[in-house]
Amino acid sequence: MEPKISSKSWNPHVESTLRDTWDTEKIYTFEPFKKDSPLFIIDTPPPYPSGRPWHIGAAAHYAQIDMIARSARMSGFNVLFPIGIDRNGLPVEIYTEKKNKIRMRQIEREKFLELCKNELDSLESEMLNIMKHLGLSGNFFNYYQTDSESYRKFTQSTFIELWNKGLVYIATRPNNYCPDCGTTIADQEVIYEDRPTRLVYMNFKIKETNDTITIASTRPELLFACQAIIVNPKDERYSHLFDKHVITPIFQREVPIYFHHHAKPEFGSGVVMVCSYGDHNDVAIFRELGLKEIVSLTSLGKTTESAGPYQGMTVTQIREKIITDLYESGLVQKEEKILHRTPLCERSKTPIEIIPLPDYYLKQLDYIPLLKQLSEKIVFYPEMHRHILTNWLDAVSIDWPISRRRYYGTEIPVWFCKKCLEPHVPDTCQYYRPWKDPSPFLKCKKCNHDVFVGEEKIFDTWMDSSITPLFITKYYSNSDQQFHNATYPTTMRTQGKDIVRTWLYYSMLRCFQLTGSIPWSSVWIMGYGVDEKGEKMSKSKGNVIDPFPLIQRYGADTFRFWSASESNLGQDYRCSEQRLDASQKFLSKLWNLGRFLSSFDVDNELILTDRLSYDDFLEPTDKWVLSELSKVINESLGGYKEYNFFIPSSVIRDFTWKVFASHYLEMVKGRVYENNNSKKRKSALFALHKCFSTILLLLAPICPFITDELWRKLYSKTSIHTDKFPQISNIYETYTKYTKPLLDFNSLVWNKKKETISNETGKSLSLKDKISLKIPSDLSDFKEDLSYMHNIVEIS
RNA sequence: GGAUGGAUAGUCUAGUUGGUUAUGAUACCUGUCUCACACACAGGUGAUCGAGAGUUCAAAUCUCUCUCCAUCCA
Repeated sequence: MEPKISSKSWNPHVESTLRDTWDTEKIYTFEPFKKDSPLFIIDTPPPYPSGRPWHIGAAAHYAQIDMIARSARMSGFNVLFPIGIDRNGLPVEIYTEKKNKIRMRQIEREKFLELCKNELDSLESEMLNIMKHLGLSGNFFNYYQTDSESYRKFTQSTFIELWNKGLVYIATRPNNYCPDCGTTIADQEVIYEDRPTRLVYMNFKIKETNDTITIASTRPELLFACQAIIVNPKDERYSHLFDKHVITPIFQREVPIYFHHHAKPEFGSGVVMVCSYGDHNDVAIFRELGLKEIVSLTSLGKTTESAGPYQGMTVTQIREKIITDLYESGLVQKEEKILHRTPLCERSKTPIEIIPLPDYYLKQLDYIPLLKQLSEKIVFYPEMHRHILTNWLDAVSIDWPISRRRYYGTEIPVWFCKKCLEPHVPDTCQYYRPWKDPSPFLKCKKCNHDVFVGEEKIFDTWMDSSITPLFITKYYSNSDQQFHNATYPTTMRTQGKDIVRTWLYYSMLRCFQLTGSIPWSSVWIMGYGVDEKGEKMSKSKGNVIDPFPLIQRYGADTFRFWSASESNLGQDYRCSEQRLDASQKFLSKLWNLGRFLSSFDVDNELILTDRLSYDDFLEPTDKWVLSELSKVINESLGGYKEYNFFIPSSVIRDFTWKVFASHYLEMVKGRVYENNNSKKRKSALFALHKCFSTILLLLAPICPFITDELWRKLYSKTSIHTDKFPQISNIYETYTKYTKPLLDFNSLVWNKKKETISNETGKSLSLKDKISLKIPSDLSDFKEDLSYMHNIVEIS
């Protein structure tokens, strides 16, 4: 009885051969209109190739999304698993600028776009390579890119549709502006960090009394944009200032003093200078008091003519200069170093400014109550993460600024009449590049003028990625309306918890505005991979783990099993190589079980036959292991139902290793090594193969490679991935009561042999040595198997 | 300052409605080539379950207070 499988360990190099086989067999093809096969549409996240290395957490994330796809297939669904790559927006521009040591605005637009595209192409191919190596069963043959002509046309069409519905407007209002990126950004793109800064105490003259007051500010450079001074009405030190004015130092402008609760008496001197705009509070106070704004910076991040002699400087330059000048004029009383919570651009980490610039806004405030209501119908896996969305819905405070003063993105399809500035929006039939294309309009609809200027701005990249549910379901395809109707709304959105406020929220908003419905019935949210110390991985910290070398060394299945068994659904998990070793050992165990079983002919008919015909034929030990197998089936399927792969992976590992291999297998070796065709032998072989084939099926979504390899070697000519999960079962349920006594008894015997020193060798008894003891009466059904297993000579 | 999650052996982790001898992995120690596997097998050391108080016959689990960590938000 030689094993048919000769290799003693699972060789991950087999994985690439299997990938090719799957490709040629086309086993993951999506068939939208197959009979008796309900659809399962996954709105997968198109990853962003923003630099090297790709995040290990991202690889684990996609591995788990693949488990969703595979378990849905094995549950009888017809699964659409799209593969897309997100390629628009700031990150690649910054990556390109750094890598090529250039500045976007200092080279030709066309040239810059080309450089970005080249970087994206190379980063993308690395990423796709990793995704393929992971064994993702998605549609790689026809993957999409958000910067392709077809996708950008798609984004522009949705914009045009919304514009025509009156949901987009152009407005000049104070907004977050990153001087480094040279563009407006949304609140979502702003991060906060405590940074050391100088708090400068400046002396101002009071116009009416000629007295001096001291004002502390972290932004002395905005002195020229100061339009009010505020003090707290309860602050008795300053009650005499009511209705007075100050004269600003250097600029000698008269500015009124107001009482306002926002001034905190305990901060600085208790007197606050209000400028356009130091922060969001300034914006609120300007609005409240009806102050006239002084535009401090241009769209290129330089001071405007309002700065007088300080015009044309960057924020850092004017800051230095003004502080120096104040000192020289003896106007500084003192200076403190404080930690200030500074708003930064999340991409460039530059402190943001708040300046008014003309931008496009998409209405969102009106939709919040409705979205809140509709979001209650979405099923969240896990439910725990629903609150991230709800909290955000409560926090949205302004409409969404959707335009960016950058180059690499979808162009905003708008032309302005050169004479009267009337905006013109074209039809939805093609991809437009207004910054270089000739105007599709001949005459201005308002003033009849015939010269147009194309819009130079592009969209926020979330404008593109927020419509993936519509893109994958072919929303605009007139020829395939049937496809869209069948696939939209989709079944499930899968994503990380860090982009709930952005991707999840924006997708809900955009798809609802276009279709009137929420784009998915369920949302699956995974936690993120943190490093060994439990800290979030980021490029700036330098603790990002590259998944590719690990996948190459351990193989995709080890990586996938690690990912599945590392943490419960939705929780963050730590990434350590030691844990990958543990997964590898399990796969090795599984492989060797397969090797053992390959020594015995499989009677496929026997395994597939209804168990009832073998009922009286099965030995008690075999009924017992089948009872335990039933538990494994039920618990695993329960885990898959919640898309929580931690459950099946741990349940299967524990059963396979601790029950099936260590105990059951040893108990039936006596029978299976018998050289005959007895009923007892057949019974054991039946149960062995039943257990093992079931283990393979249950594990197939998590470890698609090793299970398919073993499946084809032992059970079938066709892939395991075309099979279905086993049914829920509860056969021989009463036998589970024997599990503990059996395991305990075996341990007892092993211990006894270890304690007994042999007279001949002077060492502990070997496991195959004879031992005399009594088998407990409650295990009498298993007497024969136990006696053989331990070589027991029973004493009465 | 607010929200959420977490704190269980050296390290990581399970624990459903309060009752288990508190999972399992890894590391460590001791044996063993036992006909699938030394990437194995068997045995073992190791946790007053973050701190304190309360409810209860009974708390890792429920309540309160506090400490620390992580993420998000202001």
